[in-house]
Amino acid sequence: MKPHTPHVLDEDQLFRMAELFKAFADSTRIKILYLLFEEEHCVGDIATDVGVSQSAISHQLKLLKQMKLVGSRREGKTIYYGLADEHVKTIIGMAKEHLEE
Amino acid sequence: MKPHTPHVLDEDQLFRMAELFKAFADSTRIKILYLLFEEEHCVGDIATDVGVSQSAISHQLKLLKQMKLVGSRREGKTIYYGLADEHVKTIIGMAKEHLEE
DNA sequence: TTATCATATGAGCAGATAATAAAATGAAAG
DNA sequence: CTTTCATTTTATTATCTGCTCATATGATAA
Repeated sequence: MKPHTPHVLDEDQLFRMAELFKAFADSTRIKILYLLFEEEHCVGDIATDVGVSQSAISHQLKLLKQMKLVGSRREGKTIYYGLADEHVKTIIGMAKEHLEE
Repeated sequence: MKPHTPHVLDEDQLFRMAELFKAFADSTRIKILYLLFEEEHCVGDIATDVGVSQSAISHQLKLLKQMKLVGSRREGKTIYYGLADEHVKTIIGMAKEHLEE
């Protein structure tokens, strides 16, 4: 018989989970992630496509990088960002399904 | 050839997606959802298990209900809340996987 | 009815968060 | 080295969020 986990909350894990979701819980960041679905983009282009200042994008990219959701690669002066994890796609996919009901 | 969706962001959909993720982006709410994984709980018990005031829980439940993530059922004086959707489990499951890497 | 229990609501406050502007890196070209 | 371009960082500001407290509602019991 599989032991049934009782009503004990793993505070730490749930906290980190909430932190992870915070990364997705903002229009600007979701737009960034969505853009990176297809391919790498440099900061300037992301700013243009998303429609907010380049500085703001840089702030958000830093956050997304800390969360290990995006990664970067330098090529001369420009820095390209891309998704760091396949889970990003799955998580967003689930949300999409929920909304489409 | 499948037409390739270009860099056009569906502002509205992405906004609603961010809104949905906001529901998961808080320790208290994640704890509530996690509790409801197993079975229905009444407000008072949730407050005790999560460890915050009944009022705070009630506020958060209202939000979760608006997002259609939980549902409620009255039985006498007490009101039982439960998950409204299987997607909740899937979404949280994905987050768990991401964190466990 | 009144009293009591369970939950919900509204106002206000403290802390968190995102955008902005301005200054600071860091890499490459001249 | 100096200039330029792309990005990052710091500081500031305005907005948003979650909690508390007080009060209200709703259902049952006495």
